[in-house]
Amino acid sequence: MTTSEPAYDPHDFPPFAVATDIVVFTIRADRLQALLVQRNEDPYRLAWALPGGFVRPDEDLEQTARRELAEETRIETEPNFLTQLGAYGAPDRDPRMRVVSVAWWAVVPDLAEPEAGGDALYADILPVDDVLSGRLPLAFDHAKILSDALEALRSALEETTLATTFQSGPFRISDLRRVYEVVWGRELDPGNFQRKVRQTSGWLADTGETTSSKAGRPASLFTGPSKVTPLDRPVRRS
Amino acid sequence: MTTSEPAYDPHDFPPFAVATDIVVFTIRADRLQALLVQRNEDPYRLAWALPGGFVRPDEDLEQTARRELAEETRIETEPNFLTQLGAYGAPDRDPRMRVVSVAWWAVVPDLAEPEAGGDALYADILPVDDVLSGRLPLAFDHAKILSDALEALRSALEETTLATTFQSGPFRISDLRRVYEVVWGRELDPGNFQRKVRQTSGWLADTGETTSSKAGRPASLFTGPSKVTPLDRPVRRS
DNA sequence: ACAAAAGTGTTGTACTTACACCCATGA
DNA sequence: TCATGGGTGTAAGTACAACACTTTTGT
Repeated sequence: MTTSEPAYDPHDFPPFAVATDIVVFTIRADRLQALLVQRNEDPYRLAWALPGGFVRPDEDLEQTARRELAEETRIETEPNFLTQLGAYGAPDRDPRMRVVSVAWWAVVPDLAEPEAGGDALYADILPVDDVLSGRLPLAFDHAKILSDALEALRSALEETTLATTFQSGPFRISDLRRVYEVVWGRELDPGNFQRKVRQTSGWLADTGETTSSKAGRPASLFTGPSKVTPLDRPVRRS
Repeated sequence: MTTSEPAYDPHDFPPFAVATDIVVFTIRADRLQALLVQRNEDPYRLAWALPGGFVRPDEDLEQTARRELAEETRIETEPNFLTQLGAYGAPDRDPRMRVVSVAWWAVVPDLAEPEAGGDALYADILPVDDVLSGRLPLAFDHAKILSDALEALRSALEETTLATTFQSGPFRISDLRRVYEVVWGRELDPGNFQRKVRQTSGWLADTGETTSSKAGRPASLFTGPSKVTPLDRPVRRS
C-alpha cells in the first residue's frame, strides 16, 4: 500500500463547530410562513435567521434542534418531529469559524405568537415568499436552506399525507385543499381534490361532525392520520 | 428577553470532527454492489467500511468526499457527481471523539478492480445484500448509511433517468431493465418496460447500432441523457 | 329566491398491466 | 428447424382532468 498523503489527524487543526438550523413551516393568513428569529449576537446581529444553534458534546443532532427550538421560540416538540434536510458546510458560511450546520424542517399548525428566548431577540412568523424574493434577507446561507426546505415540503405534499399536519383540529376537505394551493402556489379543482383524498384509504377519518357554515352547504369534518405515511399514488403537482 | 441557559461558546468544548462517508453503487455479476475499503487504522482496523475521511479546514464538504474517494480508491470524479444523503452524528458513533459525518452516494458503471490507497488496506466491490443481511459487518454506523443510500437509489430509479448511469457505453433496453430488476429485486415485464422507456422523451437516444446478438434478435443500442433528469411520470416500483 | 360552498356525475384521454404474438438472429 | 431474446399489438382496468350539475345551508 502506498500513502501519498501524510496522515491527517483532526486534532492538529482548529476545531469545527457543528450546529443545527431549523425550518418550521406553518400557514397563516393564506400564506406559507416560516418561524424566524432576530439574532441578538454578532455576526448578523439584528438580522433575521432560522432558529438553531450549536450541538453540544454529548447531544444527538435531532436533540440539539429540538432543544434550540424550545429555547429560542418556546415550541416544545416530540422526537421524530423534525425531518433532516441535509448538511450545509461551505468553508466561508460563518465568518467566525468553520461551522457545519445540519438543517431540519417540520410543519406545525398555526400557533400562538411565538415567544423569544435564548439568543433570540424576537421570534416571529414571516412569509416564505418575502425571503425567497429577497425582500427579507436572512443571515448566513439561511435563505438557501429555506429554499431547499420548501422544495422538500412541496415534494412531501405530493408523496405523503403530510398536509394534514398543517391543521390543528378537525378540518374540511377544502381546508386541506387550501394547504396544497398555498404551498404549491396553484389552484386545484375542488371536486377532483375531494375524490382524490376521500378515496385514499388511511388518510382522512370522518368525524361525523359538520361545520355550521357561514356560506354554502355545511362540510364534513375530518381528522388526519396519527402518523404521516407515503401515498400509493402521488397527489400530482403539475 | 430572558436567558435561562448560559451562553454556549463552541470554543469551550472539545472539538468536533467532521467527516464524510461515501457510498458508490455499481452492478456486477447481476448484483448490486458497493465500493468498500478495508481499514488500516484503529478503531475497526481490518474491518470493511465505506470510503471517506475527515474534512479539512478550508475544504468544501463535497470536495472532501471526492478527494477521499480518489485517495482511497483512485476513482476520480467530476463536481456534482455525488448526491448528499444526510448527516450522521450520534454521540457514540466513533469511540475516539465526537464525529459528525456527512454521507454521499453515487452510481458508477462497472469498473476495473479498484486500487487501494491512503488509509485503506484494500478496496473492493462487494454485494450490498451481504451487508444488509449482516453477513458482512461494516465499521461504525456504515451499514445504516448504506441502507439509507439504497433507499435513495431505489427511489431515484423511480423518479429520474438515473438508471442509465450504471451503463458504461451504449446499452440495450434489456440492460436497463436489468438495472431496475437488480436494484428493486423484482422482475419487470420486458414489453411494457420497453414502451415505457422509449416513450419517455429525453431519456434514451438511439445510436442506430445494434448488437450482434448471441441469442435472439439483435437489439438496438441506446445512450442515456448527459444529465440525470426527473421523469414526468415515475417508473412504478410497486 | 339567490349566493355560496360541498359534493357527485360524466366524459374523454392517458397510462398501466397482462399477455399474446410476431421478428430476427445464431446454433 | 428450434431456441432465444427483441419488440409490437391488443384489450381490460385504472386514474385523471375538465366541467356540468345537484345538494344544503345562510341571508
